[in-house]
Amino acid sequence: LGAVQKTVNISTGKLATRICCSQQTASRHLKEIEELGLIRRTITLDGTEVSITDRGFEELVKIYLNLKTTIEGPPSEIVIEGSVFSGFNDGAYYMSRNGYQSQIEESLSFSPYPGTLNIKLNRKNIKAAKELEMLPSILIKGFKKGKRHFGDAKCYPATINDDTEGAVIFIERTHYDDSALQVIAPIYLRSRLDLRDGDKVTIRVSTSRFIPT
Amino acid sequence: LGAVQKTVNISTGKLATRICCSQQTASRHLKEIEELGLIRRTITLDGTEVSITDRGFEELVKIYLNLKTTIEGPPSEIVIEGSVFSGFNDGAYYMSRNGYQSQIEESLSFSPYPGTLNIKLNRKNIKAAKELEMLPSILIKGFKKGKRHFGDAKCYPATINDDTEGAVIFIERTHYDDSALQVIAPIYLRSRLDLRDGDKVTIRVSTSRFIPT
DNA sequence: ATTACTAGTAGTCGAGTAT
DNA sequence: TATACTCGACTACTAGTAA
Repeated sequence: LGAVQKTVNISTGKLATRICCSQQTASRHLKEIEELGLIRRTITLDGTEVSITDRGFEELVKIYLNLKTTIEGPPSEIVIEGSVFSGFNDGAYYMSRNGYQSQIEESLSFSPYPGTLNIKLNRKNIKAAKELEMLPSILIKGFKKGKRHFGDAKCYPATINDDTEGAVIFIERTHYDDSALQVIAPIYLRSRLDLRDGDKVTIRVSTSRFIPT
Repeated sequence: LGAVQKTVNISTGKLATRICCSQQTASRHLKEIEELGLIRRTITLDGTEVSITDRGFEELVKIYLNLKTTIEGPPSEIVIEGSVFSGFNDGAYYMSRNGYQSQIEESLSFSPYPGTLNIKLNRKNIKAAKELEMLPSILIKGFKKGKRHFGDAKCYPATINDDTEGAVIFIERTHYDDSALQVIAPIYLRSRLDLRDGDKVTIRVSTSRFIPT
């Protein structure tokens, strides 16, 4: 009803008719998905003001992209654009772990520079990133080092700024923020591509490389 | 799991794990959606052969296109291609009814030629047609003439072969077949565009015309 | 008008098991 | 191994109604 773009007013009774259930059930559903953090809800005198949250929107996008690949077929290339930023430098810590390094060498045929390039994404590119994440990936298994647990990682070979071959990497533990992306490469990307914070970067992933046709 | 393109073998137990339910529930669900005509199912010694039916695929497309317009926003133009064919000529019967004619004149600002051009669609263009049908339309109300009931119709102003202005029309009663589309225009399209059965036709609908932005 | 609680019931699920 | 039936347990629904 447009609650994706703007706040929408609807009574639980009207909603009930639309989704073919009782007023009580419609009311309960709204309450429940609010508790799940998927919508915002304000009760007024003549109905309920409803709008979607970022979490809710992302859930919709997930379902949408899933259907998209099954119906339209997987895209042949995914292009993600974003701007360079400095993270907490935890990427460097992770990439210097031997447990990851050796597996990356084997799967991606390059020895990763000990650090990651952090890319900040806008809404459109978050969607593109999620589309990428949905595709079958090269799995880097997690491992234990003492008490510390290092989670699984997913890799997608990619070309950065149409120049350097590297990979997009989603590390389980650090991948809490959907608006950021991490890129690894055999060399130090910031010097190779002369990148400073805020610079635009284009990441190109050819999906045909790892999708069976 | 690929059951959209090909037949897929999966055991109800494996399926259960994937969708987080018991083997019994997975089995029951498969049975039920088969009974709804959404999938085909053959039980073998080591699992179940599953493939989607056209009806099932169309249901997926419906959900997909709904999500698409809410997430990507409505498309600015929809292009549908198909080939001319001869129907049962019931379009002529419908379009000659005064109850429709007068409303069309008012809403579309032209007096419809008493007949419709039938367009046969392939899978890809069926999807485009459904995408069109999902958008807000110009409503032509149904009416009663004696005992006969004439259903509602939905219109979308369109350009045919980049030449003639007309409209795509979905008449409630006759619109049982998703692979066909009916076009109306102020003139006899077959002679104006020199069309014979089997000829290709391009229908262009500018959605911005009737979507509030 | 609304939303939403309580209570009773209809519907769904899964363990056990037959095939 | 499979699929799928029966039946008790549980979940989710709606009617009535309060706020």
